Amino acid sequence: MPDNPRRKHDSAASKEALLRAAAELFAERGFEQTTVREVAARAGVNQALLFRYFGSKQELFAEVLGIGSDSVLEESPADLPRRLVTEVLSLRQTGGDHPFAVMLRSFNDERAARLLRERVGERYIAKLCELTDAPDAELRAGLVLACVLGLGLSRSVLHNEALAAADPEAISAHMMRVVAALMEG
Amino acid sequence: MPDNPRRKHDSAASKEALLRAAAELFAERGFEQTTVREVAARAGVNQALLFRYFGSKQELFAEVLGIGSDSVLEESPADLPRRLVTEVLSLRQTGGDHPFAVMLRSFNDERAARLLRERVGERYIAKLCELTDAPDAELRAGLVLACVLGLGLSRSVLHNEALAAADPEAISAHMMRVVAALMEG
DNA sequence: GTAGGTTGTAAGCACTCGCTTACATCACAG
DNA sequence: CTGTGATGTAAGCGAGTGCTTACAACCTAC
Repeated sequence: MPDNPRRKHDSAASKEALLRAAAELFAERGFEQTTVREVAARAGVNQALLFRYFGSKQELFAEVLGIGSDSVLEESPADLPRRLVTEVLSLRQTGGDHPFAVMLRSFNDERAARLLRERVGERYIAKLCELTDAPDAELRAGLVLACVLGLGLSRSVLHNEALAAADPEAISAHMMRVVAALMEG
Repeated sequence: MPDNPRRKHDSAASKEALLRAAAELFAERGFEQTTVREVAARAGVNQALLFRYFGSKQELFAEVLGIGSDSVLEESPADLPRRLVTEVLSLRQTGGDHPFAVMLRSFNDERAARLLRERVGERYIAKLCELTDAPDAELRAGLVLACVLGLGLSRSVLHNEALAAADPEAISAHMMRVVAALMEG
């Protein structure tokens, strides 16, 4: 029996609706500020189902983080810094469910911070390490990621005026020099 | 009558104890994760006094931010970047009440973010602007602050291993090249 | 059809939060 | 000594949190 459009009992559809709603809300407000009631409401689903399918808010967050954070990683390492900056600079207009937005608004919670570090941070750093032969490649890569993180934070969370108003191309040019200084200096 | 050591009714002492406790806790956990009950308990004071003297948790936070954030600003602009980096790198060992730690852990809350942007961010950027004659000085200064912010965040909040383990001198050297790239590029 | 497992729902539990209130205690002016 | 305002305290309010439970509605295998 194929998927009927108006199936009442469809756990897969409910799970996916919850995941989508959670991704959006975690991106908008961060882990802590998002309530399970909001997620369930936006998904159009009873909140008890959230716990049946994901066990806890924490595990739902981990599930959300597992999705989507792979797209950027498939780039070649050489393009990764520019791609990262571009992605971070695109956060303001898109109100969507960008995984970077989830990151930027969620590391206040210690458990969320651990997930972010282990699930996304370490993978980006490993990829960025390929950009240099320096013995302290991991440190340099960590600093690149830190600077990109700071940029996104200042722009999208702290709402720094100068950064929010500036031409993305100009910011990108400045950041490419930062990356060069870190990787080639 | 001079201050007796065991004065029972001393509003000034109570206020100061609350401010000290609040500074420490905001630095350790950030604005949201800190509860007024914790602040009052650490200050050894009834929590109702917190509201009598400061009106709200929000105003207490503003009061804490108003203190201490001036010390670094009195440096000469040329030394400011290095001093900023050094200060951020010192956060790990000191468990204390560093204003930078308050910043790093508190901007998830929108109201706290506004206070941070207006009370401390803008002042640092104004000072950093003096380091370059470029027409986009404010953007460059904002990016410097963003990178330092990202560094502190990756190290102290996200607990990035490579950054936490690295020699502070090495990190500082890398960051000075970042600052140069931003201000002179 | 009907039993039995899956899916959906309403209600509420136990807890924490910022904040308020009603009242006790103290210091000091008269 | 007494009364008055400043200071300190215990108790709790109302709202919100993550999560659980008891039960109804549904689908499917027999």
